[in-house]
Amino acid sequence: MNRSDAGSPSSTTREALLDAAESLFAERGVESTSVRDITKAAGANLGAVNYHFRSKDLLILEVFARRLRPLNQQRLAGLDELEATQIVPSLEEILRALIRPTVEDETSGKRRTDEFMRLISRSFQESNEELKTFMSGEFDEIIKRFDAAILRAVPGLVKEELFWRMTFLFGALHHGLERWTRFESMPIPPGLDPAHLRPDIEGFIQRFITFAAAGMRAAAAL
Amino acid sequence: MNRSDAGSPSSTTREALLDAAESLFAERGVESTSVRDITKAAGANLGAVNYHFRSKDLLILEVFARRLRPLNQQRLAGLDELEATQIVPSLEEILRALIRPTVEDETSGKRRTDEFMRLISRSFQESNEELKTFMSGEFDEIIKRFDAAILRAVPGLVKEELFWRMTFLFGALHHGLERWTRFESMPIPPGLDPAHLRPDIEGFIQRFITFAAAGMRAAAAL
DNA sequence: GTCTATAACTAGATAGAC
DNA sequence: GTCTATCTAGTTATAGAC
Repeated sequence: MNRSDAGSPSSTTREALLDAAESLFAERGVESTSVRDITKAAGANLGAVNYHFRSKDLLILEVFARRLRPLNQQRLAGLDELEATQIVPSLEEILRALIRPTVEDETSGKRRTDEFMRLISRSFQESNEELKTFMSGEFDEIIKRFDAAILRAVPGLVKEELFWRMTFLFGALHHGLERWTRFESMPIPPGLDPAHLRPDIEGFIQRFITFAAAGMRAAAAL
Repeated sequence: MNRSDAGSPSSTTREALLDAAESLFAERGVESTSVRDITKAAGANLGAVNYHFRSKDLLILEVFARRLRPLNQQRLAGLDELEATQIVPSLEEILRALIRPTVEDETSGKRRTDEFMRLISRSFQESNEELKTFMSGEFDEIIKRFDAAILRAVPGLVKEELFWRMTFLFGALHHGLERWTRFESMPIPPGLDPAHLRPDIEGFIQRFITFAAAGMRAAAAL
């Protein structure tokens, strides 16, 4: 930590670009965000993105990787801890380990920003092919570990059924977070009191886990 | 049906543009699709979109409106029929009325294309603001009617809880359909047999209803 | 109603001065 | 490492011939 100027660990411009891009991607998506928008928001010059990341596509990958990797590490750490203290953790505890890091940074104890949550939700929806491939890779370990834990926690649930239920679960989570984080700007059905309708984030997680756990435990139809 | 050429009801070029745009939007989204892509796919000239729809934005609205309006009409018709024959339809029947039109055109009895289903899923994810506003408007009646029916079918469920569960439900449905329609091109977790993993569309609906109905019936946490 | 040419603008990427 | 000027190619939209 001595060298204060020369070759400082990752230039501040680089970080500024990532931050600006992240914010814009979360709000409008990667397609609707131009390199010009990013450099302007970061207070950098137009050439900066290509200098630091070689192309817009590589910047996109880096923006998502920077957030998704630690997030998934925290998910796995949470499951490790759970399995270290209990033989068979409950389904609700497992789901909480999966979801909580989306909402709170467990290394710092700090609440995630709405922007962060929107970025994560969006990472599932972006049509960028390279991004999808990267995401799937990052997700493999998560799915493997959590699937195994859930199968132990829910007797009678079979792998094929779980595959589709996990798909439903992530769709529900990300659409729910999208709605929760944008609550103010979205219309709500008539007859509901807006002030009373939106729980705090803990309430949201609780509601989600209740819904998802019940879905996971449902008796298979056929 | 006599006039065969002059001023025939909605020119074929117009329809060709809508069809081409729909197909491209379903595959890559509206942002990644240019007017050039659309006119080329439709076998029309570059000016055609602006002549028939005034702008790309209005074409986008028309593409989604053309499919969403009849879809929602079929949903309401299905619920009408259900409520005409039973005092309190079961939750599963209500959910089926909500979901089936996404998958089968009940006026013709024909299976929807994967493309159609992808377009519907995408309509929830597109960041286009005008499109979102239009969608919310189209959805109001659906939500009002189906919420009321579900509240009757699930004793003890309160409106605020239902609001979030409906959000989860649509997220799960659209993400599930996205995955189901793109099954071949997406990676699956190791240890699963691809051939055995993907149900036919009836199996998919059944799985979805099982999951969603259990979530709807879950006892509220607080 | 169809088509082409083109206007007016924006995109990502790069070369080269500092 | 930063900045600007510029290139090439793409974008939507429109004017006017047919």
